[in-house]
Amino acid sequence: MKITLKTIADEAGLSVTTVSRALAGYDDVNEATRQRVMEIAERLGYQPNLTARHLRSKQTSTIGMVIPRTAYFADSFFMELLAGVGRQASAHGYDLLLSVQPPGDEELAAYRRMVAGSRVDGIVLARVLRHDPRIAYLQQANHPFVSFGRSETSDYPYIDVDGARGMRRLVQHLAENGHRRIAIILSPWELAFTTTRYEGYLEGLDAIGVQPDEAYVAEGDLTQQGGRDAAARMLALPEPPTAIIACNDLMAFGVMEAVEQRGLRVGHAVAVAGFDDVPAAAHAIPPLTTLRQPIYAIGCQMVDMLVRLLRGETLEHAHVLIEPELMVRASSGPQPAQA
Amino acid sequence: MKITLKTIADEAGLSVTTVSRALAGYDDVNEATRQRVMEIAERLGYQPNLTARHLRSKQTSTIGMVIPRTAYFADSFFMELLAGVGRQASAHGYDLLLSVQPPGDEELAAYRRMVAGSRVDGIVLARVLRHDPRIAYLQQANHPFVSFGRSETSDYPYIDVDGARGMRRLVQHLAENGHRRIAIILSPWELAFTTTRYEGYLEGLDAIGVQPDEAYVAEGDLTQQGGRDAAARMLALPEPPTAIIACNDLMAFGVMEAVEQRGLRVGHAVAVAGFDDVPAAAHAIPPLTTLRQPIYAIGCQMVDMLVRLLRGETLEHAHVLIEPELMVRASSGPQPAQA
DNA sequence: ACCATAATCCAAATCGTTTTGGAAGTCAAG
DNA sequence: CTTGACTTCCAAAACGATTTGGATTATGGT
Repeated sequence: MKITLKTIADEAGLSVTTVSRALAGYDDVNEATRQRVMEIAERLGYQPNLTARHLRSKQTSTIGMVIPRTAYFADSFFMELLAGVGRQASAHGYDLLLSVQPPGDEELAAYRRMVAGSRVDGIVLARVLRHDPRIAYLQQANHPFVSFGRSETSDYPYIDVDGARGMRRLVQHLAENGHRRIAIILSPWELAFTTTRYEGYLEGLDAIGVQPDEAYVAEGDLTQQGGRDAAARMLALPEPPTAIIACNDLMAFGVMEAVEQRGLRVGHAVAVAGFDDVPAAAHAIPPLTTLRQPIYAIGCQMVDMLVRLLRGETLEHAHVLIEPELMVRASSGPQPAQA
Repeated sequence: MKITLKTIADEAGLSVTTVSRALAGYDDVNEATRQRVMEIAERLGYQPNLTARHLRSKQTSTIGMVIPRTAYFADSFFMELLAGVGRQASAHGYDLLLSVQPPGDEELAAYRRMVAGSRVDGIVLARVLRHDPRIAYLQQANHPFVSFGRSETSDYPYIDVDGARGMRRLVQHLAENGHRRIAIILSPWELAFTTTRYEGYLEGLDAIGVQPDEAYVAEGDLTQQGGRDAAARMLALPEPPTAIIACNDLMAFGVMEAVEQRGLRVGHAVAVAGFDDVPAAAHAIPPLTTLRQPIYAIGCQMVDMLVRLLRGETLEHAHVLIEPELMVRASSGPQPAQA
């Protein structure tokens, strides 16, 4: 049988109100009766019905997160983010409500269920699109959220990796290794970070005095296959690039395949670089030069920001930019002329 | 302003009851009025308050999972399990409630909050202990659950990897490569699977006609450091083992370190094998021979079982044993005499 | 005209908690 | 003896849905 406040109230000869207030620690209940109530609650193993509490108090101590059911990103991205979010949510006394959904309408519906269904106090989201319906919805519903990634169109709390700065740094590194014909394989344009990374690439070229060449710009689908195909096309050009940047590590692995299939050596004839620093990057052969995103730490920090919002505090820094760390490894090789 | 059933009822000139039943598809409401109700609900963007619904109906369409906040296991274990559980929960229309907790009392408290607090319909748990208080609690509370791992003491639905069979297979493989002095570094005894794996190891030795030697049995803490220390001690014996099995891959990596620190070559002088087949195992140098646990698939299957329980169906197979696949790689090398 | 049946609708109870707005009793000061 | 303050308790109203047990009206058969 369920132990409710009423059970305790009957046992103690008190009203439900008093029992509730005794357990909640209000000071309008006699210390002796509070002790008695607590003792009975303990003895009966009372556990409050959280659903009822949430309904009444309109707070759930729960943070929501919707994870796309897709192989679009390598799983590791969301898993690592989730680890950070979960870890920090726990530290603040929050649970996590997860909904794994196919992207599109069902994904948005999951957000609506969470928000309008009063299941969560706040939401963490990632993989921001340039025109993101989820963000539009959350803003219109005026529900607290923090996102990993930004879009230029509107203002909300976010953490993002400074993709432009990372790309400038990477182009500079490649130039220092003697490269001038530097290609890039972009992520799909609908993703918000594509723009900033592309801009960084262009600024990087400008800084080293190289004219951008649109033959050296391709759009990939973030898969290894996509990276390989795009790289294969570029390497077949009359003047192929000597360095290829991919917008994520998975595509970079594909680029490495394409380079080797052409009988060239990665890190010698052709430099290859990625973005993310997934665990496999350091173990690739040769190890992959890449821009590291501290995803776990970002997950933690997002929760910190969100919890502050939920407490009604104002964020001094609602827009956090993190510089990706350039991990120089063998794939970006030394001089291209050496090969 | 919140849109509730009452909002719609007022708008339509109906009672809350009728609106509720119209939306729920009962056949005691006129088709014309149902259309009208649905149209109004659509127009106002009605979203049912799930908290209220759960309170009344005592169903949450949510599966609970508590993840220990510890570095005890490599993160990848729970993350991969979570990916499988999330994926399959989604397929059945369930959400996931996650609570990340430090192991011990707080962990158990999280289970109690979920169960007695009526937040979840069922629970998935992993990392079963020999005398597991969580299982004792769930059984006593008579709450549906499925576990990854079994303990001999009591009966409940589980999926487990057949550790004994895997170990027998592994010992046989090492024997075929000429090894007789085969050591094992066990996981802590409180973990339920330690016993079965140890038994499998003993049976394996018996099958190849080797007397077990307790100098070749150590207990590790599942960390790389722990594996290294235990292996270092064994390798310092007058008659050191020529093959070392670790109860997880992380410890096996530590064993490999210890072997090399002694100036021996893994896969030549000393064979090393692990358990799990984490992603890093295939990329280790040399690649690690190990027993593969299909964790993602197990996560999916646990949810399938749980959902069947929640539907009130009886499980034809409440105890599922999965044979771990032996991944033979270079670390278990050829003949030890070759070295 | 009368009754049984079916088709629609709804008031009220329920889920288990928190919160509001007092009520009852005690005590000391005036 | 009255008054006000203080302490301790509680009935009832939320919260927003679902469900129970009719009530009302229309329909059709006799």
